[in-house]
Amino acid sequence: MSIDDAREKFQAYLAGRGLRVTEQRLAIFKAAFAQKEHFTADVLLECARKIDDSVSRATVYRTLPLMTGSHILREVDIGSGEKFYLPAGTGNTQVAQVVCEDCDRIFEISAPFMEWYGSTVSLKLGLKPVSQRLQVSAQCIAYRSSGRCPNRRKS
Amino acid sequence: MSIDDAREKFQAYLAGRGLRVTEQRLAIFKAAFAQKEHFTADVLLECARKIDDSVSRATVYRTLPLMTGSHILREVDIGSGEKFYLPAGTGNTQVAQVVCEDCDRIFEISAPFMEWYGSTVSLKLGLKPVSQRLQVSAQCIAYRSSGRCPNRRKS
DNA sequence: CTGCCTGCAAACTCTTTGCACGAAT
DNA sequence: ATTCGTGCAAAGAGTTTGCAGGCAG
Repeated sequence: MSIDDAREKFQAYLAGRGLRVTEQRLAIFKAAFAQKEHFTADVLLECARKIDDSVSRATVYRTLPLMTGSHILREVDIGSGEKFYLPAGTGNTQVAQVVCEDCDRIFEISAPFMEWYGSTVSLKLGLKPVSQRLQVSAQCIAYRSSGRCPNRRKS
Repeated sequence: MSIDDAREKFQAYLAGRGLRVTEQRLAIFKAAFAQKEHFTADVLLECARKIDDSVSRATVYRTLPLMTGSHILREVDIGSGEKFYLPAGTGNTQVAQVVCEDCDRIFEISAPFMEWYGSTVSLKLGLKPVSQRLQVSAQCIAYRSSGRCPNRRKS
């Protein structure tokens, strides 16, 4: 999905519920699609402000659900306190996240088997699967050899 | 792993770092292993207080890392705000959690087929896999038919 | 007497919400 | 006018931490 497709999808989503395409929402949209990695709400705010410095934290948090709701963004929770977001590629719900234990950096890899895993497992319980996510915790090379990950963000 | 093994493991862990086996820690330990489902810090506190009413919230939060650190408890974050815990079975790092969308109840199923995938995927990135988790969001039968899950905890 | 352990309350982090003003239709 | 959108600041939820006193070795 190109950024233009995403934009169209987003605007259609907003229009469909009588919501407006404001400067702030647009700035947040652009900021989101300018990211090169998974990003947090905080990073998004910072980046959106470079485009339009009137953007507030509240608006970022109010816009994120609109973007995930229109399926142009995917939310990824690796259980580290803050949530991560990522532009949603072409229906790639079949993705595994490999997370470095030390730096919390997220690598995505396609996992075409996941859906089958999910259904198999859910059906055993008589539940209807809705979505599934495979998260692998791992240690990057640098962390394993030096005991410290070069991309470390925390503490 | 039996509860006695767990206790031994826990005490060894504490002893190994000059920490003491106090009444409170023991009460929290017992409370944890008396649970029948995944439990939260809050539930654990409540339950531990029935054993020793001097247990405080702070001590629960300080003891949880000791128990996960000694590998007698596993932490499960389903991205719902609060973390869940579960007595760790025999080294089952290959586990799938099926979470009901409505009531957040967690069902665990061993998923041995996941293992090869995690390794494959991590090696592609040069990372060493440590553990992996498949989380499936699903709807239970009651929720699907009545629109409301009988075990609903939230809102 | 040194150092671990505790409860209490305050602090913290990330996110959500109430409110009043401003803007679009 | 009416409805939507915004920033600000306060509120929330879950978790962590500083502190002073208590207890063990």
